[in-house]
Amino acid sequence: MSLREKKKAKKKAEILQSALTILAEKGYHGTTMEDIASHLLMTKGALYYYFKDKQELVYESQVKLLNKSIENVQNICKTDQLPIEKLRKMIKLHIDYLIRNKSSFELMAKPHEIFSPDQLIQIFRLREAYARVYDELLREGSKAGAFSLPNNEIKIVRNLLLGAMNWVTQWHDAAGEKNISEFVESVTNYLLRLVQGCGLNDEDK
Amino acid sequence: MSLREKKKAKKKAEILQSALTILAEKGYHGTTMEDIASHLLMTKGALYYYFKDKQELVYESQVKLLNKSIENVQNICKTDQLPIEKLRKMIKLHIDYLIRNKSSFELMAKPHEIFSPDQLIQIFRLREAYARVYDELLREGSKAGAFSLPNNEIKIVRNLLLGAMNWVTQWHDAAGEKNISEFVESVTNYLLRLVQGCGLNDEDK
Amino acid sequence: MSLREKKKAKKKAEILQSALTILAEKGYHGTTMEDIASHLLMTKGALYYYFKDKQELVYESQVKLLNKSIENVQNICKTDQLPIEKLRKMIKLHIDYLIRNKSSFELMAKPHEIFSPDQLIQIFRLREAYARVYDELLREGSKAGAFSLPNNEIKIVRNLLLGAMNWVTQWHDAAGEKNISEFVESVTNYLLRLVQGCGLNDEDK
Amino acid sequence: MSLREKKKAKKKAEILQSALTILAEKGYHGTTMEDIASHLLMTKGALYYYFKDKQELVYESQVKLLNKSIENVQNICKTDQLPIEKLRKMIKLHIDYLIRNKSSFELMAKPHEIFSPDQLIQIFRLREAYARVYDELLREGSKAGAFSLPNNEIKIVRNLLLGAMNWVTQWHDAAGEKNISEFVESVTNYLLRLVQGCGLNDEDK
DNA sequence: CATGAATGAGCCTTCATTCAT
DNA sequence: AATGAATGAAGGCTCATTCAT
Repeated sequence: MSLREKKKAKKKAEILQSALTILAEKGYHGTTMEDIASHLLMTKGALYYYFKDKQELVYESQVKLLNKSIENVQNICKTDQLPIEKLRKMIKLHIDYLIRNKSSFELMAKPHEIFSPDQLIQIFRLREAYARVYDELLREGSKAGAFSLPNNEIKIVRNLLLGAMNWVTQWHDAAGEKNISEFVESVTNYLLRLVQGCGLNDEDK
Repeated sequence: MSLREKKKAKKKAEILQSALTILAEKGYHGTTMEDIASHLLMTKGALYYYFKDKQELVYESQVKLLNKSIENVQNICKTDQLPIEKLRKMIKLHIDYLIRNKSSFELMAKPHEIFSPDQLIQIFRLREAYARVYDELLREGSKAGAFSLPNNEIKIVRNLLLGAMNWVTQWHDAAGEKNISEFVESVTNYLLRLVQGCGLNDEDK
Repeated sequence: MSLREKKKAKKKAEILQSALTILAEKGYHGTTMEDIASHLLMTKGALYYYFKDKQELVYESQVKLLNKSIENVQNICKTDQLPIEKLRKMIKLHIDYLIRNKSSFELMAKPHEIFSPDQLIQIFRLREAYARVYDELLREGSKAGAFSLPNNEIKIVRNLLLGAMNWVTQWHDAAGEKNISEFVESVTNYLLRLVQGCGLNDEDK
Repeated sequence: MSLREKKKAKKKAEILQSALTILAEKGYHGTTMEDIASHLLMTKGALYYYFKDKQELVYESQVKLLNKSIENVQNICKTDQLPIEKLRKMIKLHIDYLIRNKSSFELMAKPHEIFSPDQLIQIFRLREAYARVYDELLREGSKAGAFSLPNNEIKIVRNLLLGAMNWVTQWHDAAGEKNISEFVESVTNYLLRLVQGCGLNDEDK
């Protein structure tokens, strides 16, 4: 890649990062191109040099976030640790990443009105890929006896986990935590309870 | 209340209900007055007979949702049951209510840009009230040994619970569940794990 | 049609008429919604109450012009006169109509960039219908010996006629003619020469 | 002229040629600098090395077209032929030139909004010059008995001729003619009728 | 009470133009 | 001489809001 192209790619990345933050705060319709531009000390028009339109900019910002997230969890999964430790790390990283980047994972309510069919397919593919990493870990962990989850309920637990994690960005700053890592640590510990059976659930049904 | 006023109140309630559904789907900025009106077979202008402006309409719809939710959980708390049973019922009701009404609890990303300061205060007051019911139950339950939560972490658990519950509306329909109550039952069981210690967490740190 | 609807239809017609004039002067891209609106002492936004978008407004204005023109020529053709007299009247009317309405018949260079495929089909259908009236008259007249045109060249003559007539709006006002009817009369007489053989063409080729 | 200047002039000519084609197709407002540049595999910015602004580029392209056209007709007029033959050749050349270069003679609807006053004067002067060649030929030919046109109607006939000729580019390709020269030949023959009296017009008025 | 009609602010997007390199 | 990058002024369009009827 030439120097020019590298520079351009870097600028695009900057824009996407900034967009991610603002989108997390205001949502798709609440975010204007002006918002994104002025945050970067550019003019609205300049954005159109890098992205075809708002839709594409937002789409790429989501793809970036998802890709980074997938990479994050896959890296952890590849390591040699107990399932419970892997999960702990994955949860920590997920929350930590969202908080530090002030981003918001799949916060766009019903993306059908925003993205084109092609984009939608791609987005869902990535969301799926991300979720699958969790699912596999949960399945393996269950088989190994580390977690106590019947196979047919793994998706439920995974979704509860994701929901709770994604929501964290909504209330974290309000809590005015002194220390992010302590906070994340504590949150993680509780979330791990979701996968750990305690003999208590067995009597249900 | 005169007949006329009753009629008006009833119509307002209808509008708010409809608005809740649409807002849950499209968010504040994505929802137009036209959307709300046409859904009720009215014209845009007519809405302004019942509500001063969009802000007020949305505000009242949120207040309604919150009030109803508070009422719901308080009714449960007043009953004479084990803490764990109360919590189970509260969770079930929360999820069930959101799914059945296709509503969305505090889904508006960062309400600061939407509501007026006064409204904001009121909304937060109500959210607080709702949360407090959970907090108190968790505190009592902990004291009674039903839950295993240190006092300073009750808010964290409560927020995780709310996050996971609020998120359910985002993935429920995709799952294509046959049976709502079964689904909710299953979800609830897992969420209860959040408050139940298993001896496992003690060794952390 | 209710009074309301009649009023609305009338307003639409007014807008279309105005649009026709401005479009004839500035072309599609040179005409702004603001231009059209201010000419009618409205605001831009109001136009969108009557027409979905600029494309539709312009499309409908063209359809109106074409329909009116077709009606005009068909009425003349139905009468009982010599072909040459019919043609004379058709030419006169065409020019007169364009001049008086300051409209412009198919002035949009290459409409493919402007209209949607469906609209394009419709526009072409109407242009065709208009041209066919001329073609039929020319054919009949030729058969009857009034004109001297081989069948395979009727379309050429028709197109030359239309071209010369459509162009009239471009130079008429510059001439500062005192009297429109005299002017049209004179123009018509010359155009009729196009269909009249003089024995001179026979020796060609 | 230095080598450098020659090179520049050549490039300018290329640009103007390309611009003429695109302008003929899309009109002034419909043509972007980008359109012109990309057609020549340049970047937008480069055009500004050769032309001050879009206005100037378009102005010069028109001047070029007009000058070339004037030259064309003057060359023909200088020859020693019968007026009717001269006219035939002029018409042929006009049409042929427009078709082959995909250019469009004064197709810009009302140039007043496009050019500066100075440019406008110049453009009109050239149009005038072009028209005058026709006018003089028609006048001479009438005097010589070759055409049958009263002096005060020469301009009308000339304008009708120009209109019909300029319009040809609009319908030529649609006809899908096999052979341009045959087509032009045929068109020319009919146009010549415009100047040829047949005894028929005399009785008018 | 409700509607049709209109307004005006704001947003997305395009494009002529500029300028440092 | 040419390019990449940026600017800013429109222009198309939406939508909350108003108001006469």
